[in-house]
Amino acid sequence: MSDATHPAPKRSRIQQRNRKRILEAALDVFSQHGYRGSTLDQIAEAAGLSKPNILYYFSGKEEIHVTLLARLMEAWLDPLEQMDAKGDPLTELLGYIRRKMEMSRLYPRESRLFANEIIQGAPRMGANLETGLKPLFDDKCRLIQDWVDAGLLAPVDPAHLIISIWATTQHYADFETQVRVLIPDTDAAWAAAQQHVETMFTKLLAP
Amino acid sequence: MSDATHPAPKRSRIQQRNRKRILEAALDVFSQHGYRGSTLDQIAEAAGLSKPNILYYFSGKEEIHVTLLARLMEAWLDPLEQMDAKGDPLTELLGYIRRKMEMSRLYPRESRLFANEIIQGAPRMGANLETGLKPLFDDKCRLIQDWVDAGLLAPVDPAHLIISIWATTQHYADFETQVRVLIPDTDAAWAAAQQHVETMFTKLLAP
DNA sequence: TCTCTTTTTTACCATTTGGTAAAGTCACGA
DNA sequence: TCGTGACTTTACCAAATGGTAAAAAAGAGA
Repeated sequence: MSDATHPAPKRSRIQQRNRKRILEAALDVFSQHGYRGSTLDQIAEAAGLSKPNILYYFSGKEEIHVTLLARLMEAWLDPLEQMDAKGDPLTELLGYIRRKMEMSRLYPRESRLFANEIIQGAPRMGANLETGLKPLFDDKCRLIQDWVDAGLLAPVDPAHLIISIWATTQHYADFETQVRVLIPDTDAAWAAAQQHVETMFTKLLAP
Repeated sequence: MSDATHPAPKRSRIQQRNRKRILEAALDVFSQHGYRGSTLDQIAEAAGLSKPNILYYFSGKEEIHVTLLARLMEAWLDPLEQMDAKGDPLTELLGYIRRKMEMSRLYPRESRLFANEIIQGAPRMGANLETGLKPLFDDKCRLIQDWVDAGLLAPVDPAHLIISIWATTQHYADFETQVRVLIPDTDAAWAAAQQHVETMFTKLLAP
């Protein structure tokens, strides 16, 4: 567990600014080329800093990547955490779906960074999946199962439901290149996507 | 358009065998590490050949990758092509979904090779998307729209329907690492996945 | 067996790339 | 103004990597 943010929260203004620049540039580069396909030179140029200067702020390429993934994980789990046991089941689930669609539209780079890492076997965040994602996933599966048992949702496999929500929503960010070729990229298209996904899960889940 | 198979179909037995070995090894390596993350040395070792020997059969790393993608494209389009205008709409669509699920289970490496390429902006197959995928996609969208107009399917956006089929089915191959962490990998789990996806689209599409 | 072609190996090479050492330069409080 | 610590640059380096040249070995037909 090497969390780079907690142990040293005392950072000068310059450090804050430059670390931010570097992480922003690295997000651009890593999400587009994957870990191995990205070079420190690319990141340095995108950040407007020299390579050794980058290495003054981060101990190496890997630390930049790990820092990005760690931050991303929090943001990624948040929408699922918001799903409230006390709310109306269908409303809660559709709310979650809407938040995930929003994330795909607003943060496609983050989604692709994550996708790149997972597809390649999560070599730099394997443990994070077990400790960060799995407990929350199991928790929400139980919640959904309770809803189903109470007759508030149509019978559905909670685990595969969550996975299919991830699949459909993240696909628009991860496979953006393909989607763009097939569907003219208008605002209307995004609305149609959102509509389609919501309809799909509404029909699946309505008791 | 550099199709490596058509112009020189005359290959010795040794050439056939070794090219096959190389492509098989390269599929392993590329699908796991992405293009840039894979090295000729890795491929050579996996193929049981020396690096220069690999370069005797292929002109370079890129040609191996492009050859794999070109072959993959055909196999990838096939299940969609099979969707028959004369069949029963729901049957045809569920058949397509089943074939895609089969492909994710049987050919996860191919799925990840494709996913890696698309996520990173399809730098080595951009044109193929326009010329190979788009026409078929448009054709099948028209077919589905006809079915909807004839009242044989519930009203649905054909383009987003196809995309959500891809998303849900391919996710099991592409994000296998994540799925494995969250769901114990049993035969029952695969059956449950198949069941879930079919239920989802049945409910969406039933008129 | 001899010869010509195909295949494989050995020995390299140029470039890229992650990373370091050390000499500056800058900011700011005393 | 001066000194001290924070920040930046210049000049490198060793390893990895895609690729080549050319010699050696292995087949295959006469």
